[in-house]
Amino acid sequence: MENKKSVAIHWFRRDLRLHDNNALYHALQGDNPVLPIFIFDSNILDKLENKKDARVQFIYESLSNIQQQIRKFNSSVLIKIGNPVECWKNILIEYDVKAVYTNHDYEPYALQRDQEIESLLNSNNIPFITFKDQVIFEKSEVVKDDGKPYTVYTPYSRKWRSRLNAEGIPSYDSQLLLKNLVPISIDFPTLEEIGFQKSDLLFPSDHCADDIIQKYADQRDIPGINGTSRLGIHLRFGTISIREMARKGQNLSDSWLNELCWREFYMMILWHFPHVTKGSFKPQYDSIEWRNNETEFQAWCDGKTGYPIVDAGMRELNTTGYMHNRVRMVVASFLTKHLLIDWRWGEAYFASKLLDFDLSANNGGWQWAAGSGCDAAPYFRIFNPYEQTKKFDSDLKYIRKWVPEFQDFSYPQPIVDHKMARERCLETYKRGLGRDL
DNA sequence: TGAAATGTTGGGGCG
DNA sequence: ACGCCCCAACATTTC
Repeated sequence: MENKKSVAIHWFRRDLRLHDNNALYHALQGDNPVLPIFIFDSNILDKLENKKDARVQFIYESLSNIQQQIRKFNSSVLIKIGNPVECWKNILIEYDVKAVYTNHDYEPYALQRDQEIESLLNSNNIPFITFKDQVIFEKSEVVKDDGKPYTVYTPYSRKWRSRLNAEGIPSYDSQLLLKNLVPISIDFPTLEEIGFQKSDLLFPSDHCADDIIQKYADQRDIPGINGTSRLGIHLRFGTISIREMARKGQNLSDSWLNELCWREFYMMILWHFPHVTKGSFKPQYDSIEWRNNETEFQAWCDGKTGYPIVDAGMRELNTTGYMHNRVRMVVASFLTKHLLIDWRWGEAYFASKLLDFDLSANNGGWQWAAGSGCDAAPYFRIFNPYEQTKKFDSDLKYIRKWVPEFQDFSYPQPIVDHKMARERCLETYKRGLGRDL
């Protein structure tokens, strides 16, 4: 027993960086040398059909990058593969674990997992010490004066901003303390040993030029312009710090800061109203009779609806794992309202394809488009794909890029007539919601 | 973080 | 000069 190394553990999850990392900072300040670990969770990975899933590759490369950096301190990341509880039991056999530090993870599955791990550790008299790191304000920090959660964005954002201005943004200089990592040499697995292979997709940079953020308000809605930060995937996996991003927003662009606020709004909603993962936030929207035509769904997935702006978006998604935000709204409105296909189908398709996929934001966005969400678009707000094109892609730059054949004879006729689909949608929603016709 | 239908206004053509 | 009509252009309402 005495040959076991005594360590504190930092458990990496959605915080795959060494700088400005709250839990890591506190772990490194403790009395024990710190062993960083990561678990490739078979409960999650076994559900991925695509063994070239780029998100697994992204996690792998981020960890690999961390491993390279901490080799300079003669340390290593311990990588485990399997069921988290089983992995932790093994870790407790291999090491004399004095404490476990980790950053809060808020999704329903993560909560349940962390409860199990916490009770396992506590039954071994090991403290499980957790920190806020992936958000500026957590689910219960920005609530109404009566303590209840907001369900409307605007008042939420007002309070979020006022707290931000009042309290400022802390930083945690974990990078400076890396000498307190445990000296240890552990083999780092290959991606293949984890059961995956490299994808063909490219990852966006973890750096966004200030220039883009400064022009964000004017250019963010134009998909033909490179006007968004594309930092979603980095916020998803914590390869950048939300605190550094919020500071950037304060300095450079209010409208960009607003998007960070939306992110936390939907995370807050998912926490307080977890039923949104199963059904509508507003229950009456569960009564809408979706058409759910599988052929039309497939045409939507494949970018073959005959609506150039819709097809361009879906092809961008299928090709790159990314879709411009304005176009996400257009394709979501089209699927739910023009085709009357259950928003959960679209949500699941986005979940399978988006590199920056985040459960709360994706669910919130889809429910917004379907009209079923909190603070949703009214049910009668139906995007006209042609009007959206006129407003946001008037020079057709985006459409030409992704649907080069759209002015040829080979480009298909619209899958549905806009006017008919609009009227059909209004009738179907009214019927489902029990309104007078 | 809409769009379409409907209503209103005012200029210009024309008898 | 005047009334009438047409119809943009804009505003308001409705979905």
